[in-house]
Amino acid sequence: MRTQPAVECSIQRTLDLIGDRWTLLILRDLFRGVRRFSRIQEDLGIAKNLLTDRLGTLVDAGIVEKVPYQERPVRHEYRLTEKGRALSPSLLALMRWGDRYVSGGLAPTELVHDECDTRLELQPWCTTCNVPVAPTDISSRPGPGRHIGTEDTRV
Amino acid sequence: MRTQPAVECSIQRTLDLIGDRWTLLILRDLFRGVRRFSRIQEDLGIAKNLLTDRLGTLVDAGIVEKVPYQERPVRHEYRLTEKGRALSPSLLALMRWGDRYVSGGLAPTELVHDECDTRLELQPWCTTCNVPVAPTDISSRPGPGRHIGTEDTRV
DNA sequence: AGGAGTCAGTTTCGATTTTCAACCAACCGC
DNA sequence: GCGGTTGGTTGAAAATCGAAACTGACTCCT
Repeated sequence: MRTQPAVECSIQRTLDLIGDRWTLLILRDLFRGVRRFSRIQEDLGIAKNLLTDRLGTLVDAGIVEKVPYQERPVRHEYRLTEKGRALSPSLLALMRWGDRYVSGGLAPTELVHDECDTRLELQPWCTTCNVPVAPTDISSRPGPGRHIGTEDTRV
Repeated sequence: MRTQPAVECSIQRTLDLIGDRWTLLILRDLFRGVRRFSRIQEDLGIAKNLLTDRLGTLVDAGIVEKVPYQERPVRHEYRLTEKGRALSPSLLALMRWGDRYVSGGLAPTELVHDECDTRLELQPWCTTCNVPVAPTDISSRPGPGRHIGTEDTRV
């Protein structure tokens, strides 16, 4: 995995952890309830050694835990921890984008607002102004940490 | 890139397009206002041939467009299209997760609302009612597409 | 006009990763 | 004992990546 000296950005840190070609798909399967090694392997078509490796990384990172679901023979399944479940907005956001821009508007599964029964979007939301914020009204700036660059950061 | 017969899932389709080790970081740079080939290259430390390749893929996919910012010599920069800008919730979600679970609650870089200069959160948003929706007011249902699996999909 | 510099790449080639297939071990049911 | 399932490991071939050298169009400087 890439190593960068003192990475300043949470996106980069996140992607260093789960941003390879398979990991987010593995997590998607876990969200969908596909939790066993062999089921994930056949569902994704991933090579077994890679699946072993990726699951190990996820377990080490505390995103997934390996829990026995039977004794004799001991068999394990992989379950999302709270940390892993917290990735659901990320996966949802990727799904919604794919629904709209790659799958041609078709949504295999959708989340709906109870009251009006229409589909939900994920929106950046300003808790101060209490309004949704368009990408063009977003800037990035250094947080409590150090500053990175000084150029125009508007989209 | 991986090819699967008739992929049913928008997450997979999305990741097939932008789910490699560099593309989301390139997009992050574009969101941050780093738009020139050489600036992206030095910022990420990506090999130039790979950057050429990834930017080409993004342009082909209509996520990014190559626009000249000067003549003589012709120089281009890469700008997000509307399709590309629509990925902001995904990147924001990944960033917020990283802030909390990888960066130890600290946000090295934060996205702020231009108008009021405060940090943004991601909220499920109902476009019909025009309100943010709490998790308790959300249901899921199969969309217009086909169903994928029938097992327990609870986390 | 000559020389140095910048930007955006392309080419080359060795190193790393991924894939594919075979093998393995523990256990089960028959 | 025999075949089957689960959850892996091992090793070789193929694909991908990374670092550095090179290119070409054009600047600016003198």
